[in-house]
Amino acid sequence: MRAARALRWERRPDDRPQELIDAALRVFAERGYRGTRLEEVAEAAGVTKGTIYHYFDTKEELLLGAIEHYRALAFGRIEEVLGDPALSSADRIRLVVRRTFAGGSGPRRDLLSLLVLGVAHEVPRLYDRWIGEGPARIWGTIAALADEGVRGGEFRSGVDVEVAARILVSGLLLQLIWHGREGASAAMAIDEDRLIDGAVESFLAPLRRAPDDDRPGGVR
Amino acid sequence: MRAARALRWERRPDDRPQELIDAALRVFAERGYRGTRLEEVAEAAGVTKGTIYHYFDTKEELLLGAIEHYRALAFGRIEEVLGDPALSSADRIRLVVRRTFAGGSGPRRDLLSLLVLGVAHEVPRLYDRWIGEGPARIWGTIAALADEGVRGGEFRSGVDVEVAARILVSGLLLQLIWHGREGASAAMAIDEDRLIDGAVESFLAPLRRAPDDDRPGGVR
Amino acid sequence: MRAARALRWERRPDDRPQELIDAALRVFAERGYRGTRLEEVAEAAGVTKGTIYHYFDTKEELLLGAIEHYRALAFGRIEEVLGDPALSSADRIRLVVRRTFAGGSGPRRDLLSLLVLGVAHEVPRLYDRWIGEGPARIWGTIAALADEGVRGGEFRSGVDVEVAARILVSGLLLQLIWHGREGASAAMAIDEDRLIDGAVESFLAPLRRAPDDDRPGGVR
Amino acid sequence: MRAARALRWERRPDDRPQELIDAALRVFAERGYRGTRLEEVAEAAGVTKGTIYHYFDTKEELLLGAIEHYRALAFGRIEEVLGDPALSSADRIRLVVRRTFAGGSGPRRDLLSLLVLGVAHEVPRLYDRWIGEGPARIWGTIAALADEGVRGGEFRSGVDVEVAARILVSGLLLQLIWHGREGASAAMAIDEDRLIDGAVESFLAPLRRAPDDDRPGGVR
DNA sequence: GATGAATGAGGGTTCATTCAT
DNA sequence: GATGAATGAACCCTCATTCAT
Repeated sequence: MRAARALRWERRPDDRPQELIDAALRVFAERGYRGTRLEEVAEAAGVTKGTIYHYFDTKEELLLGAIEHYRALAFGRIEEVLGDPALSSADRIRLVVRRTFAGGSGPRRDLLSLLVLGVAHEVPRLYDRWIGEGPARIWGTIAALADEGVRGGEFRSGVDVEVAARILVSGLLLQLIWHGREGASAAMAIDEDRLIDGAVESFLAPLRRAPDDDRPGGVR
Repeated sequence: MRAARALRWERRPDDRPQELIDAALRVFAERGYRGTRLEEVAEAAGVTKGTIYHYFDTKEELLLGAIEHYRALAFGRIEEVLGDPALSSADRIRLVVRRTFAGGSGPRRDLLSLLVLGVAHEVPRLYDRWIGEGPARIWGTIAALADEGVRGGEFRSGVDVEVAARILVSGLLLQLIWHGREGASAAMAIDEDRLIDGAVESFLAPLRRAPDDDRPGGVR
Repeated sequence: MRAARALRWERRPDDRPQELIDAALRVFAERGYRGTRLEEVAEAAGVTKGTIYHYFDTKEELLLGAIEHYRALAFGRIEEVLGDPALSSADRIRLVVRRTFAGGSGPRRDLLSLLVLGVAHEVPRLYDRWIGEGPARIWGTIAALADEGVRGGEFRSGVDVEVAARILVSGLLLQLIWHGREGASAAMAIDEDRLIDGAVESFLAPLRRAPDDDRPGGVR
Repeated sequence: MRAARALRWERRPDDRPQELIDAALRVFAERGYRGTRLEEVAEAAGVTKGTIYHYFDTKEELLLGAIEHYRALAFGRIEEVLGDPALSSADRIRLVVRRTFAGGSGPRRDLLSLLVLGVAHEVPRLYDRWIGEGPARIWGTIAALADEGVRGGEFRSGVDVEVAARILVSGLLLQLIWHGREGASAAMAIDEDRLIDGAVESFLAPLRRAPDDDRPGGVR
């Protein structure tokens, strides 16, 4: 009978939590947290309502699990960039921004971000933590890279890189969230690559030394 | 008891809608749209549940009324800046940004913005419209001012002002939303004025001509 | 002061109750008792909600007033028929039925009847009283006329006139209620005059003596 | 407490819909549709409010389900009568009427009819359909049987059987609805069997040929 | 007398959560 | 483990009724 059972399930129960997280993220992203019934998540995962409660205590835990799981994918994988000695600071910054914001595979980053923003009131700890571990780490990294560049003479000083990095990251995040809105007027549309590249270059521009500026370390 | 009764029938019909909007905004901002019971709004306004329905057909209409009412306050009052001939483009941009983001009176802009972001799924028309009439108009204005500066020789060209303006406005908006979070780590805190001024200056920096840049296409 | 009053109001307040009753009956008949808001009645009467409470204590009282007022119109005006010595019993019965059911002016009888049937559970005293003072009096009258005819030799005996009269009146009432239904299939439609006349003749037929039956008082 | 719990989870899923329909019909019949709270139905069925929504989308659907279910019982089971060749047309008509109106088991027909009449305004499609599939089919059947009898020489012609059948069915229906009213005066009371039998005989009387009428197919 | 703002009980409906099977 | 029937708290909305103006 155990053999029969094993045969009966193609989908191994070991994968259930992950499948549930995937389904939850998909449905939450599309309809919002409050707007999603657990039954819809279950259906999307091919199970029934009760099954979710084998793996997650509450709807909120399911959300936490889902967001936590994807935060790493969305905002991780940056460290390797930092160690490569062949790259200039500017290139590293470009890479960090691209890796973070240029659409890759996986669940849509914009919808996830909007999802998290939407639960600020209902699940504040998720909200706070996500900001701290996500966007804040990115802008912290970028600010650090810029500082490095300044100290190494690649960049001029005199720019508030902390602020500039925050604006860069927050601005891109929100722009990408708003990017795909169907309801938005056509006039609001803008090419995504132009947005990302333009934003980085605007960030780098004031840091760049003037062509004849060879005195290290600062403004004249 | 007569006093209690007298209170019960204290009517300020002329102000009621506005009072309800104020109360609604306050409670919505604090607890989120879905997390707010109409009864709480009523209580905050000093009336009972049913009274709300004299002035608003549904909870959603109340939200719409509230947001619409304050959108003007939050994003309006810019036009007057634009016409003043004594101001340079840079100054005008600084003024627009300050007027929009520097905290004034009225309900807290950050909470309102977060409120709107939070109802993206449940009241999309509000969400879309708010973006279009609010932030998008601001960044459109800023981009136009920058263009003017370029054409007038005050700014150098070569910067994607459209993108830069979007990042500036979105970035500031989101930073200010995140600014006051109690849960946020102290490390995330940053002075609000530094944020606003730093952001504008970062926006203006690459537009500024180098001091010795007398090559054609600009002021001396 | 009474003169002043009379001058000030074109519509004399003395007529208000009647106007309200008219409006109430109209709206109640159309939308049902529970389905009608007092505000709709007020609007139909050209006044506002509060005014109704000057004349009627509750919604139910308004209904009672309205129904009572029209019951007389709908089921009264029969007595005069009874006294005319020139008429045969059959003719009197025909007249009673026609006066009761053949559409005249005034509010639609079918809708009123349906209205009363619909409030059987909510206002049972109205329901019971209406039956007793309305339909029951009609069938009682008809049964009495038939009895008279039997006693006078115009009709043969052997028919349960009490039952037949009840069926005649109830049947016509319900048929007329169902008559005008829009939703009803076309097949269900039937001419109203045919209905009324046919019903009376069916009632009279078994009472009629056979042409050669000159023995007084009954069947052979 | 374990017993209480056990009861709470006593599941008879297969019977639930039927139990709910039974309970609904009982309570609706007693208190009317609008006058019944879903909670009362739930209580009558031994479940809680929410359970109803597993089986019925809305209160209206519950009513529809309940009425539809019993319409067959109340107005069906006629066809078998029609095929019996041993019966005269008169006997068939008697049988149809008795089967339809003579009280059997099951929920009280009179209350159900009154219930349907009461929702004419709120659930018109139920009302229309019930008439068409219920009473109208009965009077159609009776009229057809009478026609058959005329064609077969059992009955004389010259009677508007369509009208007579309508009056018979509608009259009996309404009389039975009114029959059991507690509020009704004692004078209004009448024996139910006398009512039914008397009504059928009154219907048949004018159809019967006179004893000396041996000319087939018509009035003299 | 007339108004209509305000009340507040009431009820339909939703849905996260539980747990017997 | 999986199911889904059952629970019950929660909440939006309606509307008869009240009464200060």
